[in-house]
Amino acid sequence: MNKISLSNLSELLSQKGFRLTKNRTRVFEAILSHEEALSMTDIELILEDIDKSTIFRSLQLFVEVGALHRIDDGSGIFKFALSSKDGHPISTAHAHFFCLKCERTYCIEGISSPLSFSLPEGFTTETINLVIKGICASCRKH
Amino acid sequence: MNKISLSNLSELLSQKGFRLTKNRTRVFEAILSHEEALSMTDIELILEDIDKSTIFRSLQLFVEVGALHRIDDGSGIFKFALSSKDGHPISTAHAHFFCLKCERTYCIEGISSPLSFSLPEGFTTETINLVIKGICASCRKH
DNA sequence: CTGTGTGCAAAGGGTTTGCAAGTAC
DNA sequence: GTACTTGCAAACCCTTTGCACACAG
Repeated sequence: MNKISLSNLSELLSQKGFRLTKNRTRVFEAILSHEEALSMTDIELILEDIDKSTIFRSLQLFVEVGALHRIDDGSGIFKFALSSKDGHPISTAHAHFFCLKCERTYCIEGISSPLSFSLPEGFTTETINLVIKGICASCRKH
Repeated sequence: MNKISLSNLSELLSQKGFRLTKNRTRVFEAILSHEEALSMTDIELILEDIDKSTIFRSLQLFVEVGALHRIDDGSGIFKFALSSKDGHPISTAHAHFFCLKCERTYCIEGISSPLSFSLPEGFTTETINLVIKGICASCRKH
């Protein structure tokens, strides 16, 4: 998988006239350094000296320029994770795994069979959100 | 599809010592009479004289006894729809369709191929939440 | 009476915005 | 100077709870 890097981010931002400030770098690095997707609150706890509105606006901006994607895992809390450099084809969902115990959310790469489903007449698909809920490896051990 | 009816609900409630009151009947009928899933706010607007806490507790109760299911469509607002009388096997997701334009959510019945995906070592699946986002037939026309 | 049901008001928790001051170019 | 950034505070929105009163068995 080809994930977005810090220099990719810098490029994406400057293309639209935005700067990669120190705060933004730290927000992005927080996400880079975690295997699981992070919520705004997670990042607030990691970067205690950065205001939540700044974190909020950074994340929003990163999603806008395509560096991150916002995950809705059904916990009621949005989480953020790196985008891949190549878009996902519509027929294969980009899935997420939500651990019911630790409530961490992970991106799942390989959906082995493309989804097929039949929508009612006249309905068209744009994106697919697939969340698998269960217990992660680390929680299973304890 | 075999959907829960009002008399099913009555039975499910009385089995656990709860009553099918007038308020609860009206809440349930609101859901029965709509093709799309309804949010708490939707129901508040339909039943203006019933307090939102009553609606909240009714819905909660209906989910508890298995008459409704709570849908997380990624809009950040939970919606409620009838359960089917027969449970869904874990391998075929119960999918929902979310219209990006009118923001209505519909239950989708037939996922024609069972989902298969490979989780990282040690991860186990309990439930699957599949949301297909796009434009519904009615919005497409306008 | 005893447990269930309801309305009112308010708290909670996460997300978002207004505004004024700060900073880079 | 002009546009982008940031922190603070507060608003927002949906969900949830506490409490006192109403009601049914």
